[in-house]
Amino acid sequence: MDKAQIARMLEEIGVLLSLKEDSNVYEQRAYENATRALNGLDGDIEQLVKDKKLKGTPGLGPTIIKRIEEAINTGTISFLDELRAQTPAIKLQMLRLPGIGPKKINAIYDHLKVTSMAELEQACKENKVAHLPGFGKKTQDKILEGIDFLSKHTERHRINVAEHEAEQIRAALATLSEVVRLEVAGSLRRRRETVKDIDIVLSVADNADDAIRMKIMDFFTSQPSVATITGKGTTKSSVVLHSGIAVDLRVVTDSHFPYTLHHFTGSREHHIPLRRRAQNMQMTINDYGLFKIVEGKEELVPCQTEADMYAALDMQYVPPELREDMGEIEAATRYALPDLITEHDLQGIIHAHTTYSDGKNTLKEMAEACIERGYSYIGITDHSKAAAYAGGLTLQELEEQWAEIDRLNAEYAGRFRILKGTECDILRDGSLDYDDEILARFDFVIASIHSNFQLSETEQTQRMIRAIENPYVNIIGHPTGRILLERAGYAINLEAVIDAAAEHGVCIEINANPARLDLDWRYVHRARDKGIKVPIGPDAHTLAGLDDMRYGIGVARKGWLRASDVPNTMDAETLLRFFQERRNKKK
DNA sequence: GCCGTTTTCGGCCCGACTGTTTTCAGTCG
Repeated sequence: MDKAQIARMLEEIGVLLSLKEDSNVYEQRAYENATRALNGLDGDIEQLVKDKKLKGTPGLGPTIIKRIEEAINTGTISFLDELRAQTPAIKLQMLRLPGIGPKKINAIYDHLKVTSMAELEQACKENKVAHLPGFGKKTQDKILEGIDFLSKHTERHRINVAEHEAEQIRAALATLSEVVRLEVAGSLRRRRETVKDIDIVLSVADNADDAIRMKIMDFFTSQPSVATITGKGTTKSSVVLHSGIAVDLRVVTDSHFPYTLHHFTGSREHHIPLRRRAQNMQMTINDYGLFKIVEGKEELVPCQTEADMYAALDMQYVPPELREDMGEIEAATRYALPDLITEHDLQGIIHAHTTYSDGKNTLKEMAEACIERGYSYIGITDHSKAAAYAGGLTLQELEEQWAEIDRLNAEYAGRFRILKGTECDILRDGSLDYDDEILARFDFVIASIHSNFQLSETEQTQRMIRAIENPYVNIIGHPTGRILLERAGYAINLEAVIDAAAEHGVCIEINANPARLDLDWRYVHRARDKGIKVPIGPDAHTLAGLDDMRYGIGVARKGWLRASDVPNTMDAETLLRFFQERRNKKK
């Protein structure tokens, strides 16, 4: 029983509580908070429980600690089992319908006793739902639309897909002369790995009238990417794009812009403690302002930017990526937030493929594309021989690649450098796909798992740790193997992997491919705290793949990384020395 | 269910929007 499993149980309790007839939203929220508190804890949960270390953790009170102990001792939480037994599956399914929440779900269930979405759809078509107390025709239609929508669309979208759509719309809106400020907000601005919808906040001059607002809304809802308009007013309009992503546009006067941008950037979890802090300082925050309460009256605290808002709350500016209630508020009040890495800090690329294995572009094309993008080196890492599916390189092919690299490096004469790397398969038993004599000839080695995903967590973790112990390994590639929205990662104890990497001076990469974004940002923070260096690699198989670095930067920032935590902010010489140091230590 | 620079009880972020009502509950972000 590990932390993640218990956290999932607590989360499920929260969801099931919301569906109880006499539910208490604060009890439900307590379980949500506890879920995050638990996920943020460092160390082995069984040990923490044994040592009675949970007491005092914010968000974990006596009741929930008892439930955690029960989960560890018995493998189950009886309270959760009871809730599961009490909750019909259809209620959980209905929770996914937009505009329908626990109260309406219970009303539908109690009166109509539907047991499936098909039965609910039938009941709507027979006009039964519209006649329930508190319901009407519109709600019934909304349920039908929701059932239709869910059958067509997945719930979330990868960041690159959402960002592309958002950028098209943002660029179009930016052409309007009435627009003063314009920004994409929401989880996209926070650089979450997947997003549910796109939020855009736009400001007009403070004296702009409704006609100007409506002109903007008309322009927005008539964009070619818009499939359906789901709401349209002078302050807010909502659409669904052909790609299935929902987009909300909010139009405010420019003096409201920072407050509205902040509000719609979220996260909700960040706002709750932030507003509590405001309250303690006799202030209140809403979508339209930050107010000081003086003799019972609200006085606007004038802010030009979000930074002004945080300053008014006597705290450091919190960059959007950190707004997840993962310790940033407490750190900001101590003015102790890290100076986060930016794309500008990167000097080179580590982890890219060429036509020698499964890449689509040649060595030279990849190098030239890096030069164009302002990088001073690229670490080429084609697959190793076991990766037959990906055209892994034999020793003979390695010799050819190395010769070509030497030739090109001579041509570049120090202006640019290609590093000889490999993405070497970690074999089933944790040994590497090349012998040490070959590994020693690379400038650096990334070790990755590409096979035997089905091993048990213990076996997979041991396999990974054995690879980490190999003195030639510099970096662990995509440590969980997850493919976002498609495939969960293989079972592995990431904490144990992080501890082993810290002990042996091995880096763990942030794979910047938007389908991976692995190491997950929630663990990046933890790895950093253990002193692990975290390179950002695009895992590029094409020239365009090199542009994925931006997503890796987002994950790095979400993981609180500074430039000094990321090896590819070093110049080539320093980086090579850094990689070499590990081998020297081990010999 | 958690929590405490007035509190161990009585709060818990805040407001807009929608649809159903005739003053408000539910949902959402």
